Amino acid sequence: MPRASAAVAAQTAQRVLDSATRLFASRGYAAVSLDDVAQSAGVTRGAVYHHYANKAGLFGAVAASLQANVADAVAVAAEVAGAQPAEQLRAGSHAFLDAITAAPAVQILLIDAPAVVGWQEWRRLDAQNSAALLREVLREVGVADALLDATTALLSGAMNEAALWVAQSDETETDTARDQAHAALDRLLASFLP
Amino acid sequence: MPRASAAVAAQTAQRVLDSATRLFASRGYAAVSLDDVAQSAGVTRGAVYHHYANKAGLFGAVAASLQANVADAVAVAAEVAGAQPAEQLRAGSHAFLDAITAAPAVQILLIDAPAVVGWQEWRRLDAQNSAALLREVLREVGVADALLDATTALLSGAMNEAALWVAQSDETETDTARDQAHAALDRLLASFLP
DNA sequence: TTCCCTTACGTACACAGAGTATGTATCCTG
DNA sequence: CAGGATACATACTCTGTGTACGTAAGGGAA
Repeated sequence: MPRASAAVAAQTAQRVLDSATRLFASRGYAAVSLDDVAQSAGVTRGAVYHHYANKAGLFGAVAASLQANVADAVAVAAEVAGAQPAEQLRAGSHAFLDAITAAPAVQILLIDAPAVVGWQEWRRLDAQNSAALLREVLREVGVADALLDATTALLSGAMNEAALWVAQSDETETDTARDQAHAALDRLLASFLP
Repeated sequence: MPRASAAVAAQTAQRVLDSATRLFASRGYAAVSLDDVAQSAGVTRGAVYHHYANKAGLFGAVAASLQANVADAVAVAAEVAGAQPAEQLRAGSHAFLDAITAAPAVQILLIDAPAVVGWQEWRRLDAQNSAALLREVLREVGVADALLDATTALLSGAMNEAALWVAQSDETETDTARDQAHAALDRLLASFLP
């Protein structure tokens, strides 16, 4: 008994995506069944399978969505920071840390995603978003071409781990952890700035 | 019909562990069933459940074993490098990169482990092994106490990502990728050395 | 030696969850 | 206003985990 058409269907897909995002973020991928997602979205598993190929596909859509949000935040921060690549690197990196720790993104993007969609695919997603910005600004800031990919990986990994460290730190001290992460990050980035 | 006793049982447990290590490393945690492991080890699932609490428990044992191996390699390299903390940091970091990319460790330790055993537990394991060494040498090299944990996380994450980058790089160019990773790592560590 | 408890498995079963096949009511297009 | 196409719901199958139970050997205690 489908009450829906066209626009309503897209709305349903979005509700499923939102429910999945919440559940995956709070319990982790493995502990969430598609029945949980369907119930939370007020539909049956049939609807979920209609809009997404399978559980991994749904997760992929969730991850891509979050990834795009984070990349947006980074891009905005870098643009606001001005035209100097050094400032863009600093501002973008800090924005990345804040954006990815704020959202329900950490569990999904940094813990489950590599295992669920595979590291290759995960990195491909990342390379199309925030990592691309990082790589470009590192090039402008004078990192040698031969070391560009490796350096991008290093710094990307550093910031990801810092984000996990902040997100999973004792909840009463998240703010001080965040401050320390930013300070340590500055120290690290200083070696790339003039 | 148990043919085994005491010493033979330990041998069985080890065979199961070895089989699990191979299978988890090549296919990833989710794609390996306990029946696969049991068959590969020449026993039934009953034997697996006798020696390990459940699938996650078996995986945890595998991860802990690999983790210890890597930490050993790092400790040895640091000791050989001499008494100067700066040299220990350099040598230990490079040894870490080589050790973790050589073994079947990458898929298990860096991709599946955080998702399977949880990030908190994973970090606890890491903190008892290679991360502890890193933290200590960073302290000796002059990193401020307030930034010690954050900096350890940053550098640990950087090296983990570099390891993934090397391990998953195009198989025909693994060696050049490794060289680039080492070079970029040196560049990064240089800011912590005199 | 015999008894009996424990160890070290093997076997059988229950249950959850993923994926698939099928049914069906609504929408949309000609 | 037919007739597909869409958007779901329902029902079923199958794989894999976990658990309960069975059972043969090892190893002290009597």
